[in-house]
Amino acid sequence: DGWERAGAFACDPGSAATPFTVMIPPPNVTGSLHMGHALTFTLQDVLVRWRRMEGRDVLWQPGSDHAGIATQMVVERLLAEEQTSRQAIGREAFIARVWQWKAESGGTITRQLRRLGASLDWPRERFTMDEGLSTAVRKVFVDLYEQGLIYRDRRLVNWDPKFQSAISDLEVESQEVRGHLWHIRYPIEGENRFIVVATTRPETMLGDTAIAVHPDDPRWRDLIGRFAILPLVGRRIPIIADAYSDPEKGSGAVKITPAHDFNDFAVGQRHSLPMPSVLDRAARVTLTEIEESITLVNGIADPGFLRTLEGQGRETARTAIVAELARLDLLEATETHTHQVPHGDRSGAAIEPLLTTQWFCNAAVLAKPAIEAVESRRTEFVPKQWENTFFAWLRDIQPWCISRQLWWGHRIPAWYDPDGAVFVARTEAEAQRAAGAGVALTQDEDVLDTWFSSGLWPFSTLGWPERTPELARYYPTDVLVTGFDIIFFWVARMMMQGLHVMGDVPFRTVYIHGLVRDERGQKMSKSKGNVIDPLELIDRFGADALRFTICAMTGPGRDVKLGAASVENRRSFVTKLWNAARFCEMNAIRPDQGFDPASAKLPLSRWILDSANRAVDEATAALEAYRIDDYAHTLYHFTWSNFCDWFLEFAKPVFAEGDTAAAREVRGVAAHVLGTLLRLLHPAIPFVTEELWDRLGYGAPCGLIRAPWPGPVAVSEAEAARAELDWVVRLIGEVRAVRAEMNIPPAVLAPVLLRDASPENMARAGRWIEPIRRMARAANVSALEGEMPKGSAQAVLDEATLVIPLVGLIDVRAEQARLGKDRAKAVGEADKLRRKLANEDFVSRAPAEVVEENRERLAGIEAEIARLEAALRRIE
RNA sequence: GGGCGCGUAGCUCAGCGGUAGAGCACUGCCUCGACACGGCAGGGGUCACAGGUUCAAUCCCUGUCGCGCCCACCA
Repeated sequence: DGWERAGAFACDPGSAATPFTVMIPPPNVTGSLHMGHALTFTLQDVLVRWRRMEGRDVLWQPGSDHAGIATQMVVERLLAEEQTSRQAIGREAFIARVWQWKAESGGTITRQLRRLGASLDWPRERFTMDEGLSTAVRKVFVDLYEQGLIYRDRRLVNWDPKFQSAISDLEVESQEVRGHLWHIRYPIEGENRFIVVATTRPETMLGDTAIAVHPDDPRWRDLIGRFAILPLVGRRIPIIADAYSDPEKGSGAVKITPAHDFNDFAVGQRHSLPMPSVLDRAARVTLTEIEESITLVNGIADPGFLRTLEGQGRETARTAIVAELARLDLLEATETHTHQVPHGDRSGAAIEPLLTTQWFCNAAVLAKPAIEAVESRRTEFVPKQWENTFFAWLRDIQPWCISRQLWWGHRIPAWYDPDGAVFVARTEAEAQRAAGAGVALTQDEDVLDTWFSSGLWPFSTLGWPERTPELARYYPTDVLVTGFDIIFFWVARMMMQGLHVMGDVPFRTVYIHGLVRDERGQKMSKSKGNVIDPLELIDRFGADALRFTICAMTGPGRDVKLGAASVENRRSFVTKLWNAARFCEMNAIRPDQGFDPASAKLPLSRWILDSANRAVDEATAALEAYRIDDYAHTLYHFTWSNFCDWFLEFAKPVFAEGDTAAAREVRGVAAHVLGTLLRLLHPAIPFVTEELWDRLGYGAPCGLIRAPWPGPVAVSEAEAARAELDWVVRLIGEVRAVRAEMNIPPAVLAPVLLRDASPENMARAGRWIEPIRRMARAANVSALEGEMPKGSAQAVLDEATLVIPLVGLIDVRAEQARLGKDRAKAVGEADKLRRKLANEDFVSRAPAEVVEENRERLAGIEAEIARLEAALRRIE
C-alpha cells in the first residue's frame, strides 16, 4: 500500500546510516500464512520498524524457499488429480510444471505478509532457485568438493520408501509403535541345538550375515567362531564376539543385518561382513543380492518359500516369514513389544536404513568454527540457554547426507563419464573440459537437500559470489529471528556455511522465540482441528490487534498460547488508543512545531512529560533486550493508565477554562506526548498509529514509519511534579475508595475535609480543586479544625486525615469495620517490621540503607495506625 | 538413557535475594460530553513439596513430585 509505494520499506545502500539487517526465514513457496509465521514476522517487523525509526539503514530481506520435498509433493498431487504423474510426464516437463505452479501460487504468502504489515524490502525479494542463488549453490558445492568436505560415499542412510529418497538424520522422527519381539531359533551348524536371537524385524533376517554375542558372556563362549544356519535362506553365518551385543537385551545374542540397521552396519564393518540388501528402494523384498547363498536345508530353509517373498512389502513379508518360522518350529517365542520406530517427518512412512551411494558433507569440520563463534560470543543466542542445544548438536554432528532422489531442487553439479568417473564443476561445459572433448557425460540425477541452499541465504541473497556493495554493507546481518525447531536445520547450517564461505558469522544475534499453541497449550495441527488462521484474526480484529497480542504474549523461551479471545482483548487497546486520539482531536490538540515541551511550567505537564520519558526509556530498553512483551506492557500501561486515566482526566478541567495560557500549554504537551506515544507504538501497531499520525497532522501520510524514535525531553523539577501529582492521585483514590465502600451515590457531591494537613498539602488541594471535584466527585476540599461532624467517613493520607461528613449516608458500623480492616492490615505490617528490626543479626548484617528503609517504613505505618485509631475513636 | 525448560491469584503469565504483580475472568457501583472494546472501587496467593545457604529465600543450592520439549535408542 502507501508505505510500499513511498519506498518506506527500502534499504538505502548509499546512505551514511549504520545498516541494520535481518534476513527473513524464507517461507516455503507452497505455504500460506500460519500463526507461526504471524509470530516470527511480527517480532521481526517490530525490531525492523524500531531500528528504522532510530535512523538505521534497514534491510529486511524477503524471499521464499523452493522447499524440495514439500513443493514436489504439492505438484505431484496436482498431477495425480489430472490422472498423470511425474514419471509419466518426465523430469523436464515436471520441473516446468513446478515453475508454472510457482508463478501462479507462489505469491500467496507474500500477499499475506503485506496484510500483516511486514515491512520487507519487497523489490529485493529472492527465491532459492533463482539463477543467482543457484550459482551460489553450485559454487559452494564445487568449492567444498575441492576442499574434500563434500564427498560421495556408499553407506547406510535414512531412506524414505514413500519418497524413495534419502533424508537427513534431522528429517527423521521417532514414533512409538506397538509391535512384537520374535525369538527365532538359528540352528548351529553340525549340532542338534539352536542359538536364539530376538528381533522386531524378522523380514530383514534374509540379510543376516552374522550372529553377535558378547565376548564376556559365558553362555556363548563355546560358540564363538562357529557357524549358524540362517533359517529360510540356508546360508552359513558366523557367530562372532562383539561388545555391541548386550547380554541384558533380548536373548543376549543378536542377529547382524549390516545393510538394514545402523548398529549392525558398524558391526559389519568391524568384522568385514558381507552386506547384502534384501529390501529395495520401495522397501520390498529383493533376493538379488542373496541369490547365491540360497540353499535348501530340510526343515530349515525352503527356496520355494523364499521365491514367494520376492517383491512383497515389509509388512506382508514379515507376516509370511513369522508364519513360515512357526511352521518350521523355529519360532521360540513371541512377545508384544513397544518401541520407537523412525518415521519420515514429511511422508510419515517408516524409515528404512538402506545402503546406497550418496553425497555427504563433512559437517564435523564445518561445525568447529561455528562452535567457536558462539563460544567467543561473536554470535549470541537470546535466550542464552539455546546455546547449549546448539553446542550439543554440533559437537556430536554426523556426516550430512545432502543428496536427495527428487526432481525439484538444485541438481547436483556432478557429471559422470561412461566409466563412472566423476567430474564436479560449476557448469557442464567446465565438466566437459575436465573430462576431455568428446567424452559423453551424464549429470548426477539427484538434487541437493533444501537446507543446503537455505544455509547460504544470508549471503546468497546479497549477490554472492559477486562482490556486490550490498554484500559488503549488509553481511554479517544483525539479528536472526526464528523458532527453536529449526536451530539445527537452519541456524546451525547458516553458521557453518557462512563462516566457511564468508569467513564471518552470518548474524550477531540469534533471537529464538517459542511456538504458537492454541489457548489450551496444544500444538496447532490440522488433524486436531485447532488451527487458528491469522488472516481470519486479521479480518475480525485487525492486523494491529493481532500484532499487539503477539508482542504482549511473547515471553523469552516460552510458547505463545493464543486464542481469538486474547486478540479480541488486545483490540480494546487499539480502540482505546484511537478514542484517546479522537478526544485530543476534539479538544484542538494539534502538533505544534513551535511548542517546546521543555518550556512547560505546570506540574501536570512536567509530570506527564516525565512519565513519557520513563516510558521511552523502558520501551527502548525492552526492545534492546528483545523483551517485546515488556515493550508492549510498558506502553499499554503508560497509554491506558498514565495518559488516558490520569493525564487526560486532569486536563479536562484545564481545557474547560477556554483559551488560557495553561490550556495552551497542556494542549501542546498533550500533542507532544501523543506524538511520542504514536511513535513508540508504531512498531507494534503500525496501521492505526500511521493513520492517526496523518489525521492529527503530525506529518505526511506514511510519514510515521520514518519518523524519528523518541528520546527524552528535558523536564525541570520533575521530582516536585511527581510528588505533587502523586499526592493528588492518592487523595482522589482515597476519596473514591471511601465513596465506593460506603455506597455513597455518585450523584452526591461530598465535601472533603482535611484534618492536620500540612500547609503544603492544603495548598495542593487548592491548586487541584477542579480535578478533585470532577474525579472524586467532591463538593469542595477544606481544612477541618475542631470537632468532626457526626457521621463522617475517614481515611488516612500521610500526615492528614480525610474526613467526609455525610450525615445519614454513613453507616456507623460499616465505617468502623472499614477503618478496622485498614488498621488490622497496618498493625500486621508493623508487627512484621518490628520483629525484623528487633533481630540484632538483621540490624548488624543487613546493608545500612535496608535497615534505614525498614525503620522509616515502620515509623510511617505507626503514624498511620495512630491516625486510624484516632479516627475510630471519633466515630462513637 | 542424556539434556533443557516449566510448576506464582480461577485462567494466561511477569517478577527471580530485602513491603507478592499484570492482563483476563469475578463482585459491587456508574448511560459523568473520547471510549460500555468504557469508568471507579473491590475480593482473591502458606509463590508445587522437603531440606540447606543467608540477618533475610517466590528468587540461590540439593533432593522429591508433577508437566512439557529436545537428543539417542527398531534385540
